[in-house]
Amino acid sequence: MKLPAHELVYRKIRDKVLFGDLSPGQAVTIQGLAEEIGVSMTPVREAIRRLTAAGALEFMGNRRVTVPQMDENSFAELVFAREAVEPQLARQACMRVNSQVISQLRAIDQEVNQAIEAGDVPEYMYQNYRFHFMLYRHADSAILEPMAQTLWLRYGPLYRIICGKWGTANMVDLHAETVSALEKGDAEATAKAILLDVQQGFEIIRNSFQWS
Amino acid sequence: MKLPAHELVYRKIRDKVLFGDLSPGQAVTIQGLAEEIGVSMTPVREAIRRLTAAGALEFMGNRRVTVPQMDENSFAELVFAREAVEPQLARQACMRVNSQVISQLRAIDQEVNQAIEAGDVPEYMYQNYRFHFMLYRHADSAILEPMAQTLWLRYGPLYRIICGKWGTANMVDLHAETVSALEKGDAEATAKAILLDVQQGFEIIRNSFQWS
DNA sequence: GCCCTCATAATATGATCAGATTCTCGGAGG
DNA sequence: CCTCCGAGAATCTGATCATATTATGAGGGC
Repeated sequence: MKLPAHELVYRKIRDKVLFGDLSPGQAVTIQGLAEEIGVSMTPVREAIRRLTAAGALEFMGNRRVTVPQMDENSFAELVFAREAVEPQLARQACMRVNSQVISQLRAIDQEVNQAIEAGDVPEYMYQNYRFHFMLYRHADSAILEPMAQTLWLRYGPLYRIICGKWGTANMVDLHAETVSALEKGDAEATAKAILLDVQQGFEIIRNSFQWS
Repeated sequence: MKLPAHELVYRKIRDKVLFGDLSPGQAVTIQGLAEEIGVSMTPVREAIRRLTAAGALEFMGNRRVTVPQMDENSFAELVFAREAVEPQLARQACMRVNSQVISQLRAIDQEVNQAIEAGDVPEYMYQNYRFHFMLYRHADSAILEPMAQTLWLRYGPLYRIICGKWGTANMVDLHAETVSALEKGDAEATAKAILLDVQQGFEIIRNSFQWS
């Protein structure tokens, strides 16, 4: 079970983006990352290529690689895409999950709530991610699930800024709705619950972010 | 205007996938491609990483890289995603195109028609691609347009099989509808025209493909 | 005399390669 | 049917070359 170095590097950098360790506009260098992680440049280069292909990173000019800045247009597109993709994933997942998965989801939801109460932003973001993709994984989807992944990669850095500014105080947890829809096996209700979750997350950002 | 080798390699392989030079299930090796193109393995490795991240290629086990096979589920998701993304791109593009772009599109549409009449499948696929992405480029989209790219990468090999089997005989050209909607500046009509185009393409595949 | 500008040098970073090493697959032999 | 090689492919490194960015300093204008 030994994963290749480029895969480990990829996951490490991806998580940095996903959970907001890197903020929009921040530049990274291949050599810098190579030194930091303790590998040669080649595996880092490959990880960077994958991440730029996924939109998690962006080439600026011909030398610098940065976390993409998001403007109002891109933000609107991100909303549009997540609202299209994620409810559909939830719909498909609902038809496939068993009761064991549902209890796992409920357990993760507990973690989310605890993180909110504790005001632990990184933990909240991590557990929230876990909840969504634990669900989406069971959609058994080769197309939509990777799309959702790339959308979250764009969403992460932005969301991190908001959470850092406001804390977890005004985070409302809409996962209970989702879990109860799953228990009933109601695919449409599940899709609707996820749609609301997505919309609510974006409301928070929209209201508390001034687009320079 | 000298592009790096890994970029050239990426484009070369991407076009192979996009226009069906590689068929689903076909395996490629890094060394093989490196030798074929005449570069070292490193740039090829980077190109492969990008393409796998985009879903154009797929790791089978830990050794072989192949063009993904598509089953009925994935196909349905591909339909769903294209129907969501591409009309929206068309909608946004409609609000930004000028008359010069419209004439370019009309010119490309001529090429498409000629390719259909000539029964030239590769040319048809190439010009059809050009038409769509010439339009989408003007949507000025950082999120949706790359998504459409990856969807076409999955669509290409499949479409190529169909075209190879039936020729261009039953290809209906719905681009004229799109162009005329653009001329009127009617964003909704443009979106609808593209939606029909997408649906019609999928009808052909759905009807003429038995899912083993 | 001071500050700005532009050319040039120094440094950092990226791109590519060839080779050493590790790993996987497939077949031969038990 | 399982285990153990061997061929070939992939991975990773360090070196080398190319190029972008930054630092430096001379010259000219205010």
